[in-house]
Amino acid sequence: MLEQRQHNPELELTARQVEVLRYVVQDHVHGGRAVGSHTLIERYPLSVSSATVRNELATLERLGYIQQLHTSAGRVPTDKGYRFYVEQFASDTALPPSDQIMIRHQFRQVESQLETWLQLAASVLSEFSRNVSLVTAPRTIVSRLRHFELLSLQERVALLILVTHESTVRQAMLHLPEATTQAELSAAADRLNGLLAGNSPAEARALVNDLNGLDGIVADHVAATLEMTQSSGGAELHYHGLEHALQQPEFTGSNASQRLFDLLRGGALLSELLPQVAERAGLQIFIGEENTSADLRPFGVVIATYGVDDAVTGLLGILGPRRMPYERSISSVRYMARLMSDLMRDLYQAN
Amino acid sequence: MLEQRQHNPELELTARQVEVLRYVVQDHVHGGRAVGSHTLIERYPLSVSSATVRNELATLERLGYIQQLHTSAGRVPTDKGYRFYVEQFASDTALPPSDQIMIRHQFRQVESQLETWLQLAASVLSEFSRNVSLVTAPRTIVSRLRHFELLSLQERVALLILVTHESTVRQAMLHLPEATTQAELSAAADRLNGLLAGNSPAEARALVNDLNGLDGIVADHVAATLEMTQSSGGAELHYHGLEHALQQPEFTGSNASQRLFDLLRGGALLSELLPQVAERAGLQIFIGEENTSADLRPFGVVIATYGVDDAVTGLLGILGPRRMPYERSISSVRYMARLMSDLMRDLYQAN
DNA sequence: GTTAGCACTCGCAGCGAGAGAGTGCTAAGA
DNA sequence: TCTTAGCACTCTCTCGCTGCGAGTGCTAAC
Repeated sequence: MLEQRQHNPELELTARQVEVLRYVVQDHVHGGRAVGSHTLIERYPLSVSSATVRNELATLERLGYIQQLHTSAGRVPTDKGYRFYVEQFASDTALPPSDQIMIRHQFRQVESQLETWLQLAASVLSEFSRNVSLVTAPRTIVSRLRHFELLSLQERVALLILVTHESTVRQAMLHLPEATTQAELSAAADRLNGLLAGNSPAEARALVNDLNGLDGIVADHVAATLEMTQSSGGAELHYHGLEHALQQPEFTGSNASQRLFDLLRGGALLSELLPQVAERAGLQIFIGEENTSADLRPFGVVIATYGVDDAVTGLLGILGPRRMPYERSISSVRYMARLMSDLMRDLYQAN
Repeated sequence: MLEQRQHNPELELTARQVEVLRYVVQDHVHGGRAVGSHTLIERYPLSVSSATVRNELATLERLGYIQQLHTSAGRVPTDKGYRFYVEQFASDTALPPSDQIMIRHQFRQVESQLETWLQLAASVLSEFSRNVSLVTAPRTIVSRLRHFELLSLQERVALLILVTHESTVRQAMLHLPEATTQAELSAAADRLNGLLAGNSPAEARALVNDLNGLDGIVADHVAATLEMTQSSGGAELHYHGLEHALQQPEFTGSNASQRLFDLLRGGALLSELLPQVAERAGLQIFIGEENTSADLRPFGVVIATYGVDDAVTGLLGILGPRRMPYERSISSVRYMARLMSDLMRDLYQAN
């Protein structure tokens, strides 16, 4: 992307060409249709004639920023055109303070719980961008046991509640070979909490594999539940706002919407894009052909990492057609990533 | 529905008419197109000519079981036709044993956790019916506290973990006005567990409103969290398999798919259908105009309650176009409701 | 009661014409 | 040299038309 450009494109464009390109992108993003010289001088403060604009359009097309889909149709931005727009006009804008306040207010209204936050973040992002939002739960390097608790449900069934150092709470049902009282369960929990606290699943397994009886069974389940917490933590992709995307004219063909579905349900996103994005921090933008995965080529993606240092990282972003309100998308993704990082810091600080 | 019928429709139909109607429904559900006399004698074991079938079709249309959308197009079942089909051929069929085994196996593979079960149930139902599945979490009459636990996260932040009698686990963050040690937290938890265990949110509030200091803060949060558990328990509607529904020709027009979205996101379903269904136990079927809510008229719904007696009830079902594989839908909904009831019984038995 | 034959109806795909939007080019004006 | 008006040209999109095919109801014969 950035690296591949040979020279600063501003140098090859006059101020007026930049202006025209800007309007072409804005109008096309807004209206969804190819935009012509006449439309441009009508809707935007260009103090030249349509013929002059036509000349500029021809130049911009020669330079690869815009494109005619058919002879005698208007122009549409190319990936290069979008990229230029993003870097010139969209990369530094911040979300309006009023929106920031509204979002913070919404987060204050809900319970302080990871799952709720993730859902709210997804909802806000899709609402702001009018596209599909993507959010993954923060992945921690390794889950360590903080504390667990056993509650007797029936004579031979107990509930295991387990809390990790990252304050993730997890529950599991425990079937016991013989009748066991709450007192016995509590005693076992007391013994094992001292032994296991602070350990990873692997370490826990190593510590307890010579235990037997009740302690053995409990320890086994604790380790298993801890493992489960770790494996499912960051692998899941939440998405939200599919209805917005399907309203876009790009997705009216049932074929395109099917491909979007496949993408969201464990296609190229999870296996290719997300690992690639997670590698380096900060906000990243992939427009059309810039995507390494072929399945993602028809789309535009604005995505960012969030979390605390390197220990806890998740992803959140927006997926839509190439024709996407990048300005708004970028500012909302950036703001939300900062907000979620703050929340994670509070949540995980007690490590 | 059932009550509105004046006399047994079997009496007004000959055996051959019933047979023809059956094939019309099956063919239309399978292929999605209007079905004519020629198609019927070609594809199904009818040992009469197309002219005879035409006569029967005309009779069936006169009686209101089928309908021609345009002159000289084939016939399509009416709501009455579907209703007849459902009651004659679809209401008693059981899911094939192989499918039952497969489903049970899937449930054995996952963790014993309410949320996981709900998700799996939704996934299975949508897979079997190739339509949207609907699942609500079981609603309990009232949440009672079983036990809670306090863990110190930071000097002035604690994690509250709360378990209800129904084994629902809930967590909340607790901000404290002054630095508090784990020992102090544990002591408070010990004191209050004895006092509050077995109580509903309202009772808990009554018991603790004269407490102050640490105990007051903790008790307050316990009651609030308990309330939250109760209110959000059954209100949420999970759905799954939207992609299947959108593949149906009925939903290719973007308008129809938009209405489906609106329905699923807090439209008529939650406010009208679900309360109505929840009133009486067992499996219920609503076909097209049988739906009391106008927004639901274009759809067919197969839905059942599950749970333990009256104390714990949830809903699960299938939503799709009127043209729906009722046989398969009904058998899978019925089976899944039984399975989920069994699971709930295990989970809540310890009341 | 069943069936073959037939005239009739109507949706739908395919086709061509016309409108409209937009272009590039040319030549004149600033 | 840059800008602009004019103009011929291109190509898509939307109609309306038409012929085909699927399907029907009716009638008369079996």
